[in-house]
Amino acid sequence: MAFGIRGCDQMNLFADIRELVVAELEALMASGGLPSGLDLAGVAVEPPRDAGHGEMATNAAMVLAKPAGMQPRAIADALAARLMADPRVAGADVAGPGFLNLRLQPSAWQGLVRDVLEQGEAYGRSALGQGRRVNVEFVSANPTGPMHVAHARGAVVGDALASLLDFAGYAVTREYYINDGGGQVDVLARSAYERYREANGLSPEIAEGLYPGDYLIPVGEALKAMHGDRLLDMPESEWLAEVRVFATDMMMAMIRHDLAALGVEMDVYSSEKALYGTGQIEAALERLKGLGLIYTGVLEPPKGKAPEDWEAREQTLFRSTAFGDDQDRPVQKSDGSWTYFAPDIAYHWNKVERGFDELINIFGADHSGYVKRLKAVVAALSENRVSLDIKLIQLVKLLKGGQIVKMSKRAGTFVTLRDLIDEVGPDVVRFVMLTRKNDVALDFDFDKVTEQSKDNPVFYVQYANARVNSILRKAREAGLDVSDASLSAAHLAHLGHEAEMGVIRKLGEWPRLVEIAAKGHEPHRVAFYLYELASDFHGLWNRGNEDDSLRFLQGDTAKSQAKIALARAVGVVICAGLGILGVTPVEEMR
RNA sequence: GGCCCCGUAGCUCAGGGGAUAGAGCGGCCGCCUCCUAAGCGGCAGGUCGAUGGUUCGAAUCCAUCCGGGGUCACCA
Repeated sequence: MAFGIRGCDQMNLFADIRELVVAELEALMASGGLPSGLDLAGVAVEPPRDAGHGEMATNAAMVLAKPAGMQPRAIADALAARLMADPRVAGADVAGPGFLNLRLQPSAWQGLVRDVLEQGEAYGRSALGQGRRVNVEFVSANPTGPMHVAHARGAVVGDALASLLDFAGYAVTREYYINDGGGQVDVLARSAYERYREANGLSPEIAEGLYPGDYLIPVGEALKAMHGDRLLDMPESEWLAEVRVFATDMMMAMIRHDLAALGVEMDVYSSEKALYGTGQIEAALERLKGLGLIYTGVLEPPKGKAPEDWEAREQTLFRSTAFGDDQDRPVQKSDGSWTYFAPDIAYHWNKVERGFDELINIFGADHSGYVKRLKAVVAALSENRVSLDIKLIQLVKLLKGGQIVKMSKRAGTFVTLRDLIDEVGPDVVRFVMLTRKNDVALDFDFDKVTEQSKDNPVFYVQYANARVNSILRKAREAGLDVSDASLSAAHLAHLGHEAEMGVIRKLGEWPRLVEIAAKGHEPHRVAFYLYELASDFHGLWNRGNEDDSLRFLQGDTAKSQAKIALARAVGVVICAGLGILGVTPVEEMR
C-alpha cells in the first residue's frame, strides 16, 4: 500500500524512507537506469512481517519490473546501490521474489526516540486529512429511553473514529441526530402521561405498545411538579404536544448524561422535528425532483413472503434503484405525511450545505437496508462532491455467568449503558468495544472484563503504561532528571540491543498505523496496535530479569537516561493512543 | 427470494495483493534474592469454508457455490 500524501513536519520514518526510495527511483529514471514515466504510486515501504527480513522492505522492484520491462533483481540492485549512499541506510539486500530489505543505521532509530520525546503525544499526528471537514454522525438513539449496550458500541466507535480523524489532520464534527419527529415520541408522551397519572395517585395503565420502563417515573413526577393535576382531565389532543416536548427533552438530558459518563461529547445535536415546516424537506425533494429522482408511483409487493395486509398504494417515491437499491423508496405515506426517509434526506442535504467534505454515519447493523438509499441521496444532492461512508455496527452479545443476557426494551429487561459503566467503568467499556472490527459481532463477557485478568486487553495495555511510570518514579527517587527535555538529550547510542530496537521499530510504526486506520475509518486498529506495543514492551521488561544490561535503571546515569528515554517514549505513544480511544491511561496498578 | 456482514489454530479473533499466515485463551514445559509475575520465554496445534479466475505473486481481488447471522411495504 502506498502513502503518497505526507505532512511537512510530521515525523514518520517509514514515509521518510519511502520518499527517499521514490527520489532515487526518479533519479534512476532521469539517468536512464529506468525507463522514464513509470508510475510510482504502487511503491511501498513497509515493516516486513518477519523481523528477520530487515527493518523495512520495499516492493519497488517487483511493482516496477513489468512496466519497466526489466528483471526485478536488476531494478533492486540499482536501487540498493543508490540507497546505500544515504547516511540513514545501513544495508539494502535483495531477497525473495524481489523485495529490497533495508536496515537503517542505529542512529536513525535512536533519533526516532528523541523525536517522540520532543513531540510528545503529537508524535504520530498526520496531515493526511489536510483540514478536510468531516462530519461523524453517531449514536442518534431515539429519545425514548436510556442508552443501552447496543448504543454504547456505536457511541464508542464513533467517538474514537472522530478522535482518530482529528489526529490524522481532519476537521471533525461529532453530531447526534435526534429522531424526535416520528410516532415513537408520541408513544413516549403517552407512556410518560401514564406515569404522570401515577404521580397523581392514579394507577397507570401501561397499555401494550407503551414503554413500561421505570425511567419514565421521574418524568411523570416532573410533570406533576410543573402542572399539578391540571392535565388529568384534558383530552390527549390537548396535552400530547406539550408532554411530548417535555418528555423528549428529559430523555435527551438523560442520554447526554449517559454519553458524558462514557466520555462522549457531541459538537452538534440536530433535531428531526426541527426540519418540519421549514421548507427544508420540500426544498431537498425539489432538488431531487429536478434530477428526475422523485416520482409518484405504486410499489411492487415485497418479494419473499408478502405481508397479509399488503395493498397497493400510490406514493411519492425516490428512485433509489438508479443507485443499485432493489426497490424505490417512499418519501411520503399514502396519507401525504412524510416517511422517516424524507426528513433524513433533508438532514443530509443540510449536512452537505454546511460544507462538509466527507460524511460518516455510524449505524446499527439493522439499518443495513438503509445504506444504499442514503448514499444515493448524498451522491445526488452533492453531485458526487461529498462522500458518505456508513459504518454498520454489529450486535453486542452480553454474557454473564456463561449465559447470554437477553435484552428486551418492551419487557424492560435491557441492560443500560449506565449499568454497564457502573459495573466495569467507562475505560473497560470503551477499550473492549474497540477490540473488534465494527462489522463483526462482539461478545462482551461481563465476567472476563470485571475479573481484571489477562483475558482483558485493557489491563494489559494499562499495565505497560503503569510499568513505564514505575520506572520514572524509581528513577526520580534515585535522583535522576527524567524530564522529557533531559531524556531527549540523553546519549541514545546506549540503545542498541535487538529487544530494544524491536520496541523502537514498533514506535516507528505508529504514524503509519494512524494513517492506515484513519483512511479505513478503522479505530479498532489503534487498540490492536497498542496491544502489540505493550506486548513488545513487556517482553523487553522481562528480558531485564535475565540480562541486567537490559534493565531500565542502570548503575550508570547516562545509560539509565537512554533506557528510560525509550520507556518514556513507549508511555507517550500509549497515552496518545489511549487518548484517541478515549481511555484514561492509568499510572499505577497495584 | 433480494440486499448487507461474517467464515483463518480446540475457542475468541487480528491480518485484507507480497516472503515461512499471527495474537490471546485453553493444553504441556520453564522463569520472581533484582525496575510491578495483572508479566515473560518455549513446545504442540492450520487444505485461511469450497471451486474456478485475474496476477510475477491470492487468506487478501473477481465470479459461482456452501455454511452462519442480520435485514427486507406508508416503523423510526
